[in-house]
Amino acid sequence: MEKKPEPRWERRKEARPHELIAAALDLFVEKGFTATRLEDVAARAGVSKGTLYLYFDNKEALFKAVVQEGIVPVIEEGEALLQHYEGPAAELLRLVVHRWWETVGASQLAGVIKLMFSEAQNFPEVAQFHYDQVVLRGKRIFAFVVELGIRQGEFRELPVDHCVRLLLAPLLMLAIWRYSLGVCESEPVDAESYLETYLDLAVGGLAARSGA
Amino acid sequence: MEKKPEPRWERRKEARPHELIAAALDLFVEKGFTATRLEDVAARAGVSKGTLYLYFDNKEALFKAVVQEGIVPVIEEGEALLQHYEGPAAELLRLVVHRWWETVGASQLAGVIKLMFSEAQNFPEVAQFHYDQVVLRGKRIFAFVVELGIRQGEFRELPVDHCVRLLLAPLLMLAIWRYSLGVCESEPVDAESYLETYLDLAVGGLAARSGA
Amino acid sequence: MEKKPEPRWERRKEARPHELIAAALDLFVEKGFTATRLEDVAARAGVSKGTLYLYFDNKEALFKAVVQEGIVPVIEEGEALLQHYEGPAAELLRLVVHRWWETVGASQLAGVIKLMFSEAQNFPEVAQFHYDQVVLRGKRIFAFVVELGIRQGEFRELPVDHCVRLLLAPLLMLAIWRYSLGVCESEPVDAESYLETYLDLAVGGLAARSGA
Amino acid sequence: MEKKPEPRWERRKEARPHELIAAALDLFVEKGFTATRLEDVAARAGVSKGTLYLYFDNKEALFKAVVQEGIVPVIEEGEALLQHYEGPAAELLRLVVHRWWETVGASQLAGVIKLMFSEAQNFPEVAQFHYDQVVLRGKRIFAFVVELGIRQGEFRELPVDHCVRLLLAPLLMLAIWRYSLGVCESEPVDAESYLETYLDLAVGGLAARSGA
DNA sequence: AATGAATGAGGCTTCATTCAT
DNA sequence: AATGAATGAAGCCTCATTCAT
Repeated sequence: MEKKPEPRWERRKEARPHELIAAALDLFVEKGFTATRLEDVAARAGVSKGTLYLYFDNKEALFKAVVQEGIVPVIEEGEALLQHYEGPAAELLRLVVHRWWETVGASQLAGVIKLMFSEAQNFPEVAQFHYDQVVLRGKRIFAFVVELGIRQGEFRELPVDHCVRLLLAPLLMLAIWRYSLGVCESEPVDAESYLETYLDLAVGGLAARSGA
Repeated sequence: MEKKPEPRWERRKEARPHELIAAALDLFVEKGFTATRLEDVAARAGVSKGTLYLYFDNKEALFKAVVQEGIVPVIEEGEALLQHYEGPAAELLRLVVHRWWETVGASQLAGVIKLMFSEAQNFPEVAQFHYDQVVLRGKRIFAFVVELGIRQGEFRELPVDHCVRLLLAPLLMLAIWRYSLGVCESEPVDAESYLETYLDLAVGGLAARSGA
Repeated sequence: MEKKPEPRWERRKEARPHELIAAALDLFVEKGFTATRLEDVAARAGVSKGTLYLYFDNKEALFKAVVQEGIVPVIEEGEALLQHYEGPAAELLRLVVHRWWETVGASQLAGVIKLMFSEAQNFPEVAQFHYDQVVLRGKRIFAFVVELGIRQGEFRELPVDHCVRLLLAPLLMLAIWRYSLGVCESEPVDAESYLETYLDLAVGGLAARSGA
Repeated sequence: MEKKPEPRWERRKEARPHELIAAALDLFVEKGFTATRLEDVAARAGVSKGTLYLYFDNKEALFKAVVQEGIVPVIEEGEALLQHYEGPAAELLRLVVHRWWETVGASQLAGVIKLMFSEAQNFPEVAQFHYDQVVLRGKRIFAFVVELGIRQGEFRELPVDHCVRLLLAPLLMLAIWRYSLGVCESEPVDAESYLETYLDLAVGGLAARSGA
């Protein structure tokens, strides 16, 4: 019969930062940066207020860490898809979109995107970082697809930059929606079928008319 | 020895609330609700902090007023377009989109939309109000167009709700973008040509294939 | 029968800063800068915490104000004494010392001096300011007296800077003592007789020996 | 396969407290008690924060230890000087002053004195202890000298307590100065010549006038 | 004996709100 | 109607202290 006095805390030096970042992301996305209390972040990560400061200098540093953490390898995967691809651009688009959904849209990165949309003007440098690392590279991937389609005669010759934005918009919306006005809807959008219709419309819209 | 009556303010009185709302909208959109100081709102409206409380009970009431103000007649105009319309759905879509741009996208309502995206989770009731008054009605307008097109055989039979979301996404993005990650880009998107490409793609995507 | 509802506060825009500075001086002198809580300063000045920030940017600004306030005209009076003086240096010394006691030693400036002795290393720029405005000018006054005495043959030719420091030391000690180790003594030093003995010793020490 | 016993720390153990006290003294003198962080004390002593608590119950205990450590044998030496002394009081004064400089003024005890001047009001009991052990005994030594001089007809009959304070003031100032406003001066006071002038003035001031 | 991760009370500072003028 | 001085709750952050390792 021994007492296990239930230690008040345990050491988690490596795990802590990630746990804190995850907690912070949740709350930043939900409430915004300013409206999020560090005490709540700490509580959600299961630590006390002070512990947070062992790993991050201040609230802004935590914010930056959240944004940086949310990027790491994702985009590279997308870029890898393009290497060596051969086949119709429409098919590549399908591949890219599904990959996007799996790695970004359905992941925590969606939260980071929502967060950046809300806070870009409050943190211009962080926004620029996110823009360069995520938005720009994402745009390049879609530009590659559009240009491939045009080159191969599948797609019409349309202004590429606009097409890219038009292709991205429904995806970004899907990602952001559930953290914002999506809360007003009783059930979430079904991503699966939404993306099917998206691809259908997009390919139809881009396609070179056979009869024309 | 008489004091000049100093007609310094004469007018005002019922202009005040609107000026305060306009100032608040600017700052709420830029910084978010929590990060906006009422003192700054008052200063931007050219009054003192205390004056604000003559017109609004508190910060949240001001927020609600901002959201409500941004709605009033806009949607009705859109709905009016649909009445008595006869002609191709594609043409109606073009009408609606240009009207949307003029009354919403290019107006201060765009800011309200950005604001609601950011703050929806912090103000569920306000979000619901905005959703009902703006989003739902906006969706209905676009649903009307899509259904008209289907009915008239111009458009394919696609899931209407998804089509509506897909049609709205590029418009909402256009509205939101300049208040968020658009700050990272040296020059703003050219709405005119963006919308042209949008209509081109959308109609192309929706269109019933002649050959099919 | 009317109720006078005992107003929660009244406006004191001009008086406030001085009251706050006086309160801060008391506490800074007693406890030191860091150990003094702004809430206590505010309470002693009869206001709330927030009011302090209407007049001072932060704790350090309050500290600087305390030091600056404690200087204003005092030294100038001392310097004025020297103008047009004619007579024995010993007599001038007596004048200066009594003046010093009245304007500095017995006033709140004594507290500022104690404060600077404690905090000089924490606030080098403020210390430098105090040094330039108070210490240096004080030293110059005493140097004037010593040099006058030497010039007139009353005093021996001793190193002036050392004499000045030696003359100042008992005065500064008197000023500081009551805010520091003086608290360990049941009754305060009697400044009057202390200064008499001081002058007696000082003049005796400086005097050119008649017989020598 | 054996682990090398790694004799990294071997000694220490009873050296630790002294190192910690020395580190604490430095920082307490420089920044004051409240503004000194125990983590910095530990770092300066080359140990970790936790180690400090193996030797001292808390911050205040460390403070007390600093004050006590700074006293031990010093005063006794001074008192020993007086035993069996025969000769002129002026000469004894010179002896005492030089001894004081060597054992107190030039040593770390000077820092303790500065510290007590700053913190006396925050730690009345510690101040009382210091007062009893250092100030009072120091005063007694100087009182002995003055009284000896009077008894032997070398010195005038002046109020002894005042004389003692006046004799101590330049010495205490010398000790304190370099930790406070001395930082504003480009070069430190030359103690050697300062004390020569001090003795010169003091003896001259105390001396019974031959001609009188 | 030593470490340093973890804690949480407490201080500085901000700002929504009130109210005397 | 308008002002802005005053308030005080609340959030960020520090640091003395504890304790698992």
